[in-house]
Formats: sequence, C-alpha cells, structure tokens
Amino acid sequence: MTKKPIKPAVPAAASDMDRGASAGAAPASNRATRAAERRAAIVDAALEEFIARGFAATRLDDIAKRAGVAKGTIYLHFKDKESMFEELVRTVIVPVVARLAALPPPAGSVRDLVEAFANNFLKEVVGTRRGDLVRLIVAEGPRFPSVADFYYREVVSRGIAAMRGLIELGIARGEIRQKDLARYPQILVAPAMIAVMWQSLFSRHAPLDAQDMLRVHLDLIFGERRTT
Amino acid sequence: MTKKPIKPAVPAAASDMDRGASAGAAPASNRATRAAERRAAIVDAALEEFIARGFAATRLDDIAKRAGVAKGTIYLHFKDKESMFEELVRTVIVPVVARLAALPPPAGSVRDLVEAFANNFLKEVVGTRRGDLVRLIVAEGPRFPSVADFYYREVVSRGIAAMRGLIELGIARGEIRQKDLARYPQILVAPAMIAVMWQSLFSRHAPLDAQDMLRVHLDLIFGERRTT
DNA sequence: CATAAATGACTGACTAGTCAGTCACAGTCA
DNA sequence: TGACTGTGACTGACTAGTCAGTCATTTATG
Repeated sequence: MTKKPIKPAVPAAASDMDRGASAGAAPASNRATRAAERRAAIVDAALEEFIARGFAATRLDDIAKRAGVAKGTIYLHFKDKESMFEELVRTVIVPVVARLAALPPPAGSVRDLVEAFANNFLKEVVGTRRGDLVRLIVAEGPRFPSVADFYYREVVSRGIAAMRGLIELGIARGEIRQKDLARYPQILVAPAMIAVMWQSLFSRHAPLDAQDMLRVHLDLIFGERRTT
Repeated sequence: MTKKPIKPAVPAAASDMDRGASAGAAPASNRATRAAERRAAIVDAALEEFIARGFAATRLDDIAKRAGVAKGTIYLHFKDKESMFEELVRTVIVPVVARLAALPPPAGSVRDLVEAFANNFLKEVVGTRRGDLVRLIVAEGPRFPSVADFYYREVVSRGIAAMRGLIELGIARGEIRQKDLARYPQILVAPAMIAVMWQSLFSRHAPLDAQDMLRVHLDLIFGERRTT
C-alpha cells in the first residue's frame, strides 16, 4: 500500500477547497510532490485507522500522528472527516477496479477463467487490507449512502455483470448445467465474500482454507475436475 | 419538553423480536415485572439504535429516550455502554438459537430439510431486524472480540456443525454428489449470508429475490428439482 | 413510613474543526 | 552565485460542542 502518485493526484474530490493551483504546470516541483506524498500518507493512515476502529471511533489526531502530519494538514486536503472517509474509499477502490477490469484474457475454458479470477481475488483481497475495506464498507454502508452507492455502482454491479457474462458463456459452452445460475451470479461470488468476512472475524477461532473452499465451490458449479 | 412521564411513554416501540412476555395489557404492578419490562424496553431501544448508528455513534441519551426511560435507569441494568452492547447481543441471539436448535424434525429428504431451514431463515432473519443484527456483528466484531467469540461459539460453529451433518446425510443418501462439500458447509450457507448483507446495503439499488436465489442454489447442490 | 427505584442535571474527559503564526522554498535581483 | 523576499504549506494550541457516567433528589411501592 505504498504508492507514490507522481502528479498532484487530487482526483475527482468533488468539492472542497480547490485552491487555484491545480493546473499541473509546474513540472517536478518539489513542493507539489511533497504535497502529494503527504496526501498519500494521510490516505494510508486513515485507511488503517478506519479499518481498525470504524468511522465514528477514529480520531483525526490519530490519523495525523500515524501519517506524521499535523492535524491541520488533513484539512488542507479534505473538507471534513466525513468527506475524507468517502474520498478514501474511492481513492482505494478505483485503481483496484481499473486493474481488474483490464484483465480478462479470453483464453481457455470458462472454468479456467473463473478460477484465475478467484485466485486473483484470493491473493489481492482475502486476508488483506483490501478485504478489511470490504468489511468496513459493509459496516458503514448504511450510514454512508454515498459510499454504498459508489460501491454498488463501481464494484458490485460491474462484478455481477461480469460474472453473469462468464456464467452465460459457461452455459453456452456446456461447462455449466444449471441454467438458472445466470440469474444469480451472487451465488458464484458468495463463498468468496464469506471468506473475506471469515478472515476478519473468525480466522483465529477456526482458520479457513479459502483457496480450497473456492475450489470445492467451483467443482460444484462446473462439475468435479478430472485429475490434473 | 417539561413533562412527567407517568407511564412508559413509548412502551413496546416496535419490538417484534423475541421475549414474548408483556403484551402491553396488564399495567404490571409487580416490582420485578416492571423492572424486567424496563430492561426489555432498553434492550429493544438499544438494539434499534446500535443497528442504525453503530456502537460508537450511538448515544445513551437516545437509547433512554427511545426506551421511555431516564439515562440513569440504564445504569441500573447495565454496567456501561460496552457491556450493554455485549449483553444485548447475547440477549437477542440466545432465544433465536434455542428455537432453531429445537427444530429439526428428522423427516423427509435432506433437501426438504435444508429447504425448510432456508425458508425459516428467510422469514426470520433476512430483511428483518435480526438480519441487521448479523450485519452489526460483522461490523463491530473486530472491536468486540467477546462478541465475535460468542457469536462464533453459539451461532457459527453450531450452524456449521449442523449443516455438515445435513450434508453428510445427503451424501450418504445419494442426494448430494459433491463429497468435498462436507468440508466446507460455509458454501451451503454463503448465499443466505449474502442475502442478509444485500438487503441492508443494496436492496434499494437492485432488489434481490432471496427466496428464488436460495432455490437456485439448492438446485445447484442437490440437482435440479423435478417439477412438483 | 421506610426503602427501593427512577430521574435528569451535572461533570469531566474527549475531539472535530479553526486560525494566527512560522518558516522552507521558489523565484528574483545584484 | 549568494542574498533577499513573497508565498503558501504546515503547524498545534485553542474553541466550542458532545456525551458517558454520576449522584443528590424525587417518586413509587409494599
């Protein structure tokens, strides 16, 4: 989670202080670079704190301390705690979605495609900070409709659509028997979500081999795999 | 705002949860009874507030107001906010588990059993206050290890064990082909959990027919059902 | 009437958000 | 090149407000 935006990121950001500057004219300006680094540090720190404590219980002072920044600095980058949380979610999710959306290499069987997807998800999300972010969204979603909306629009609806496409392809190719599955791609994804939650909540009680579980689930959908 | 609450102004509120006692008829003269009613009112109110706002953002004043009680009264029943939350979860979950644990009438096919279970879950949990409670536990679990522990011990591990038993029976009877499924009963339950989350988070974006989805999922596990 | 239950004003700890002041740095000039 | 200066990023002490928990007082009960 340590990335360095080369340019003064300041993405959408909707509103808040826009400060005449912007206009990325100044090339390689030491000043702008430092500002971007600071912003990134704040985002990282905030993510960590929000995941650990939830929105309401997180103190801006702690975020500032963790980011190695004074509290006032946070307000140079974000309007207030709420919009910081909202922007944070966007900032973290957008690149992940972008990466996933740019993946699908249309080769091999549908099962292989789905399996590749699952493995990717396993490695990139389950048991990582990003998995905790999903739990955070589930937790705070009802109190942050804009976050829930964003997440639905950018992640859920797209993911569902993509999975539906894959399922329909699988049906067409005869890899999947159960035709109704295309109506509920959620079923395909459900165990992966459970794995995410399980890791945050119960892994210390009963560790879960998510990879193996997903394999079993895919066997269920595609039929048992012949011995490799 | 200067009134004398001679009676519990907001008595039952919306409690359809458990605790069948107190139908709101008898004025309850017995001292112990009234105390119990108060406690129940506080529990109901607290549940409502915690679900709506999360632990940290919930104000004791609001709980008191909703319960038709002064704030001090809360402290006659609970040590502090934290232990109130913990006890609350226990209080609400225990009777549900008890009821479910006392159900299984071992008759009919395994599929019928599971289906009965699913329908029960659908009616009693998905889209109800109890479903929101599950989301609340997912949300606050990491910050309340004792709650997560309790939930794992009383609900998750038992549920998993029960499902595993059912799956093994299904395998033995030839209703279920996929033998590995017994290793991951989570897969059987996953869509139901997804349904719970979906209702809280996305139902206004895209309503989900949970019943139909679960049917499709069971078809996947048991094979398509012959037309009834 | 004695005692238990209930109340709600109050306190003290805590925190989101502010803003006057500091100072590092880019730009300018000699 | 080195000294000078205006800018604005950054700071952190401070304000105003919030809320968990207390307790002296009032009310109900047996």
